Amino acid sequence: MAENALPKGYEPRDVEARWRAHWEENKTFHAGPDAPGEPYAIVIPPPNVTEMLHMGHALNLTLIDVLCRHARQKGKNVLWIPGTDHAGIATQNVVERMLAKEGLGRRDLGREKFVEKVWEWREDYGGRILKQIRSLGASVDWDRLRFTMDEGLSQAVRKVFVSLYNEDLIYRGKYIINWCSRCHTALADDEVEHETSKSHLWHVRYHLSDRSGSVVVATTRPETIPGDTAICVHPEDERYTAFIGKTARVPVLGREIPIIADRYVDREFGTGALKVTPCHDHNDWALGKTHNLEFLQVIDENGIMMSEAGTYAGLEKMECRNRIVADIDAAGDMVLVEDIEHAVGHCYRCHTVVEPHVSMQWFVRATAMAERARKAVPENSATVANCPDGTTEIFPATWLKTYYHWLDTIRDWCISRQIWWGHRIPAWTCADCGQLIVAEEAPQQCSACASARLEQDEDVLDTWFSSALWPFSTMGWPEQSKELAKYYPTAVLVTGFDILFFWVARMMMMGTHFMGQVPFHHVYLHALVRDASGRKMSKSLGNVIDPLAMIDSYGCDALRFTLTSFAAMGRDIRLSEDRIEGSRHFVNKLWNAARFALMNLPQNVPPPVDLDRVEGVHHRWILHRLEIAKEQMNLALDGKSTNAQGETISSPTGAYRFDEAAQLAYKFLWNEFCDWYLELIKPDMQSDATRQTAQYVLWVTLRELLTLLHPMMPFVTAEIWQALPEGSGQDLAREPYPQMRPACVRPEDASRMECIQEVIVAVRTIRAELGISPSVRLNVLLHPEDDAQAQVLESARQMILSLARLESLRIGADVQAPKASAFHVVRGCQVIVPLAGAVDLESELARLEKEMAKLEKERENVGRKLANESFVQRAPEDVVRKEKERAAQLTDALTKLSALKERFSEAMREGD
RNA sequence: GGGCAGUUGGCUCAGCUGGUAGAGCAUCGCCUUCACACGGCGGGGGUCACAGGUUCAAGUCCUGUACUGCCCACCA
Repeated sequence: MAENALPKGYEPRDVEARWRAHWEENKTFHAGPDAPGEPYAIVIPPPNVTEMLHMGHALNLTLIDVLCRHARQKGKNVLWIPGTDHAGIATQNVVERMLAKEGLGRRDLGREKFVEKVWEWREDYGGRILKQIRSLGASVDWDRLRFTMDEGLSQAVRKVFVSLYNEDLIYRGKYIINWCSRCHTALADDEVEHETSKSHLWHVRYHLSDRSGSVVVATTRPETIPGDTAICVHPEDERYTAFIGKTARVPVLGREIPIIADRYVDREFGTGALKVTPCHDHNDWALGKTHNLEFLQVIDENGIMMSEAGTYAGLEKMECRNRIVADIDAAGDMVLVEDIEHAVGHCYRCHTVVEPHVSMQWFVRATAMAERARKAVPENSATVANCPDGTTEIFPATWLKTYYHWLDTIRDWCISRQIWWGHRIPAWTCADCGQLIVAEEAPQQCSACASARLEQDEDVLDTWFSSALWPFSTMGWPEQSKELAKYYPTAVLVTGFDILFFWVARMMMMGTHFMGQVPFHHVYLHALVRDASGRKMSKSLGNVIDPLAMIDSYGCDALRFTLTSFAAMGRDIRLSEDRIEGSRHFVNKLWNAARFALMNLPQNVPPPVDLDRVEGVHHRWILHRLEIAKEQMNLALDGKSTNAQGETISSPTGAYRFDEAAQLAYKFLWNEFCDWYLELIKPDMQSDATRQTAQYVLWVTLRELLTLLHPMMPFVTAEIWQALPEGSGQDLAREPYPQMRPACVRPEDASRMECIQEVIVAVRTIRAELGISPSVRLNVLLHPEDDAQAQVLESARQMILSLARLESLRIGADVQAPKASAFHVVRGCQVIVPLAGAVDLESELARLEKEMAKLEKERENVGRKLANESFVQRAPEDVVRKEKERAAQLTDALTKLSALKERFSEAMREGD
C-alpha cells in the first residue's frame, strides 16, 4: 500500500483559497484570439458595482462556470469576460445616502465634485463584488476586467449615440415621460413597476358654462383637476352627445374647458366621461395632441403644486388631493366616492410612485431596431434561412412569445436621465444661436455661428444604454479588434429572465444594428432563486440566504452543486439551507472515496492493463457505466454527444440541462462507484493476482470521474486530482474531457453484473427482514437458471461472499434447499438462505407470502394485458414480446417460490 | 384585460419520442463491517389537482375546470 494520503476531513476553506490563488496567479483562464480551438465566449452579466453577491449571482455565475469549464475540457478557446456595471441611479443613490450622513446633498458639492465622490466610492467598494465573484470559483479572464464607464466603453457609447443620432434613430423632444420625484429623473417604461393598490374613484360634477346642465367625471387623481383642459366623452354616447362642443367649468377653479369627443373613451367605465389633463397623464397627453388642447402643467418635478394650480400652489400633491376633495365636497359637487383597486406605477429603484411628467428628453426610435432583433430569433428552423444577422436561440423556448410580444409593442425608449452619474449625453447647445451639436468629442466651436459658448446637455444616459453594447464594447469595439473577429458573436448569454427586456432584447437590437450580427448564438434564461416556501428573497422578509455565508459553512462546491442540481429549465428555484448541507455530504462522499482509492493505489501510476480486454465482470461493468456517464454528461450540457459507434446523437431534452448533469454525477459517484465498485474491489486488493487490474481500473475511473465532476465542483476535484499518482502538481482545470472508449461499452457485461447485484440484494433483504444480525455470516445456496448464469455467479463468488457477508456459498443445479430456508428468486436463480434455529420461521413465512403476493399481482396485470386481443394485435411487436417475457419470468419465479414455500411449510409442521 | 408557467409520496423536485411511477431530504428497523455515522444495509409511503376525450395502453397527447405563481397592459 502506498503512503498517498488525503487529510481525513475535507477542509473547503483552505483548499478553495489555495486553488483560487493558483488559478489566478497562473492565469489559467486567460484567453486570447491567437490560441487554438473553436471560439467559445461568454460575457458576464455585469453586476452593479453597488451590489453584494446574492443567490441570483451565485446561480448565474455557477451555471456560466459549468459551461466554460466544460467547454474548455472540450478543447474550445474559452473566453469569459468579467466586469461590472456603473448602475447610474442605484450607485448615485448609494453615494447620496452616504453624503446625507454627513449632512450633504449632491447639489452642495456640485456636479464635478459629486462625480469625483462616486469614483472614489467605486475605488473603495467597487471591488467587493469582484472579490465575491472570485470566491465562487468563476473561471473568468481577470486580465479583461471591464467597467461600463471605462474609457473604451465610454467611447463606444458616444460613438453609438452619435451614429444613431445621425441615422435619425435618436431624437430629442418634449414628451410626457415617467418621472421619479425621489430619484429626480425620467425613467423608461420598463423601469416602472405596476402594483395594484386600494384607492378611490371620485365622481366629480363639472357644471356647463351655459348652466344648461352638468357632466360627472370619474377620476383617481383629483389633484390633477387644476390641470384639466378638456372633458372627453364617447361620440356615440347618448348621455353626452348634446354636450359635445360646449364648455364646462373646472370645479373650484372655475376655468372654462371644452367638451370633446373621442372613441378612445370607454363608455362602461366610471361615468363614461373623462377629464383630460394632458400634462399629467399618458393617455391625456395623446388626447391633447390629437385634439390640440391646451397643455397646462400644475405639478412640478418635486411633486409640488405649481402656480397654475391657483389656491393650491405650493402644496404637496397628496395634500392638494385632500384639500381639493374637501373643497369639491363643500361645494356639493362630489357625487360619489367609490372604493377601487388599480395599478399604480412605482420606480424600480426606490419604489416611489411615478408621476407622468412633461419634459425635454432624448429617445431612441425603437421600432425598426426591434424588428431586426425579432427577426434574428426565428420561430423555427424553417425561417432560419431568412436571417441576415445570424440567429439566436432562446432556452427555454417558452420565452419566445414574451420576447416577440415585447418587441412588437415596443415604444420609443427614453434614454436620458436627470442624474449625474453615468455617460453624459454627447450633445451641446450653442448659447448664442441655439444650434444643437451632437459629437463624439467636445466641439471647440459652434458649427453654425462659430461661437465658443457651447453648453453640454446636463443629462446622462440610461444605464441600459451602455449595457446594451456590452457583448462588443467589452471586446474593444469600435476598434476592429482581433477579439471581435474571433469571439463575436458570443456562444451563449446566461442570465435571469427578469432582464430579458431591459438587457437581452436591447443587446439584440444594438448587436444586430452595429455589428450586423447577433450578439450571441444562444440565450439561456435561468430561474429566480426563491426561499423554501417560494417567496422572493428580500432583506425586508429576512429570508435571504447569503451565498458567502453558505460557502463559509458548507464549502463552495456544495453551494455550486446545489444550484446546478436545482437548475431545471423553466422553474423557479426554491433554495433551502438543508439542500446545501446535503450537497456537502456529497462532496464529502467524493472526498472519502478518493481517500480510499489513494490508500489502495501505488505511489506511481499503476501499470496499465488493456481496458478493452480487461478481465472481471465488475471492472467491465464500471468501465461500461463510465462510458455511459461520459456520454450522458455531454447530452445534458451540450444537447449532443458522440456514441460508441462514433455517431452524433442528440438529447431529446436539449442542451443546458444542468439538473440532469448534476443528477447523473450524483448517481454515478454514489450509487455505482461508491456503493458497488469500491466494495467490489476490496477483495481484489487483498490478492496479488487481482490487485494490479483493480488498481488500474480504479485509477482510470476515478480520474475520469473527477473530470466529469470538475465543472460543477472545481475545488474538491482539483484537490483530489493533484494528490493522485501522476496528478501531483497538475491542474485538473487544464485537463481535457476524457476520450470515449468505444470497446468498453458492453451492455451484456453490465447485465451480468446486475444479476450479481440482485443476488446480493436478495440475501441482504432476507437478512434485514428476518432480523439476522450483520455479524452473522450466512451460508447461502444458489440454484442458477442455466449454465451460463452459473458461470457468471461462479466467477463472482468472491464478490458475493464479501458483499453479502457470507460464510460459504454453494452454486449448482444440484443444491438441495434445506426445508427451513428463506428464499428468493432472482432472474430465475433461486437464492436459498438456510436458517439457523434462532430465526423466527413465522416471519420468514410472512415475508415470503408478501413477496409472492406482490409478484402475483404483477402477473395478473401482465396477464390481463396479454389476454387483451387488441393489445397483442396493435401494440408494437417488441412491447408485446417484452410483456410475454415478463409473464414467463413471473410465472417461473412464482412456481419456484411456491415449491420452496411448500417445503418450508413442511419444515414448520415438523418443527411444531 | 391579455400571455406564460406550475399542480406527481410528509417536504423539494425529476419523469425525453405515451408501454409496469423515480430521486434527495424526512421517516421506520438493523449496524461503531479496516474510505465515509456528512456513513452502510434494508423497509414503509403516491387513486400523478379535477372532469371529459383520443388510444390496445396516458403522469406523459387533446379539451375544459379549479387553485398557485409570474409577466405584459395608458380603462380615467
